[in-house]
Amino acid sequence: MSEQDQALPQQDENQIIAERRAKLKAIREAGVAFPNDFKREHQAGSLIAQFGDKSKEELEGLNIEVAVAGRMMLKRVMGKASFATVQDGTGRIQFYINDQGVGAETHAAFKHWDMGDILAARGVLFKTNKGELSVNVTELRLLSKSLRPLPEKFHGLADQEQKYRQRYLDLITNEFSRDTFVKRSKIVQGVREYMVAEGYLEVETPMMHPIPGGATAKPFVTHHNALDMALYLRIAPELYLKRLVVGGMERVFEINRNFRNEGMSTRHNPEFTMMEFYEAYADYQRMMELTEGVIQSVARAVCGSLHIQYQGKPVDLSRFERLTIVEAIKKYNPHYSDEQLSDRAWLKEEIVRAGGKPVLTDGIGGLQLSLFEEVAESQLWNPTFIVDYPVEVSPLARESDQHKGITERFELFVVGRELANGYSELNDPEDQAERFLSQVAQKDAGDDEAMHFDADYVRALEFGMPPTGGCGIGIDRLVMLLTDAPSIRDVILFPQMRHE
RNA sequence: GGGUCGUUAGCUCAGCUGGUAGAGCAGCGGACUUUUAAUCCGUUGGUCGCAAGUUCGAAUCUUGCACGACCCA
Repeated sequence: MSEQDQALPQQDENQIIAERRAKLKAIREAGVAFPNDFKREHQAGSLIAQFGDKSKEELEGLNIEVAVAGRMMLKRVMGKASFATVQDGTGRIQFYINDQGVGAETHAAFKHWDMGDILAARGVLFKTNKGELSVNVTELRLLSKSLRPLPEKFHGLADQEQKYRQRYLDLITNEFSRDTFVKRSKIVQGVREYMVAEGYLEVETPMMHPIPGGATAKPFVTHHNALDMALYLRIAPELYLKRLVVGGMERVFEINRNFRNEGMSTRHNPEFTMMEFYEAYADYQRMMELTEGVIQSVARAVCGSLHIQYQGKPVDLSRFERLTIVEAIKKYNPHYSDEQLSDRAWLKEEIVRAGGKPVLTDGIGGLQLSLFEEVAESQLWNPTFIVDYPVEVSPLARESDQHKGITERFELFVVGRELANGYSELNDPEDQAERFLSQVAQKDAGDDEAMHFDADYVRALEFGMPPTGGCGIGIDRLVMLLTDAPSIRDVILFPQMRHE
């Protein structure tokens, strides 16, 4: 830590915080202010699951002693009796506090404790007259004083910016947000289990690359002092994972972060999570089957169904359609003729008419792809594999044996967004070297997203890579789909933000 | 990068065609022994995002900047 960092930053103080600091000072003077000797034995969620249905009389007969702890979210002081609603990692449970249970002194102290304080209680489970499972507290402790007031108890935290910047407040106050991140964890776990069951090995490859590769994107650059060399935060793990296939790891996957130095939006965060997987002796057809299988598997596990809602509209994950780029264009634009869609000049004009940027390339496939992006992509609501991508935009994919200029590649679209991208891998080292050279030419021509020539990767291919299929699935976007989140920032715990 | 909207008490929000700031929650004091966003009475709390301009006077009008949300690229 530098000297500068050690100085306490200016904190916003106000009357409420000052009053709470005074309370904390009094607690310090009375003894240990932040005790850690309380042994919690029960959690709210399981107590409610276990005893929530029991009647008042049944509970009296059972006489269940519990030790619970959590953050005080609601407080109702009624003179000789008080109630506190306490939230732990599993749910909420109510404390009933009176002089007989905890003694007049502790009860009086409790009346000055604040919302947000971390409390612990021992006591006996009972049901109130209104039927709420509660703890009749016999021992009550303040474990952590909260100095800052929580967001308003009813409306919670409404400010989107504060939700993202102070995610802990969002998690404390917003059950929906907590649920989203629990689901995210389950989705990642489900994906991992599915791949392992398919015989895949999970690996970790470098996040810092001497040559950025595996995708067309702008990288973040950093510097290694001891080696005095530039390093790039990876834009994709692809080239390393395929080196592993060369090395004989025939089914590998990695779930990890990629970094792309591009604009931010509701669909883009500078760092995002992808799963990439590679399988020897497989092709893009097999990759589509796996992609469909893993998405359906986690959807069943997390949503309980393949028929889900996204932003108020139904999505049917039970069937994944397959269309070529031209088929997809025609499906949503039946007025286009085959002649028009194979006419370079007409395509160029139509792309601009549809709102796209003018396209410089003369490749028919590239022009069709640009038109597809303008007039079809956003309409692909139910899962759809788009196949037959032109070779000029697929520098790592294997060219089709039947159709020159077309690669054995697919992208998966759901709710109008790209969710996955896969192909039969290019394993011809001489073809790969030529593709890299073509990329370098594009880079020299000013395209700063074009790829570098990765000589070690070509060398690896020269040792011989088996025919291989590969695919990447955007985990953040998958989580968005399955948690009904409108923005990628809603599924990333700490999304990237500007300086406050 | 462009457009639209927003930024007022710790939080959620009012505040009209300019006249110097308001509610609810939270806090503080009081009443209340099964409450449920507890209720009731009293009360503290503000550089109205920042800066400049117009004006006798700006939360309010104008411009710029910062940050955010949404849409478009």
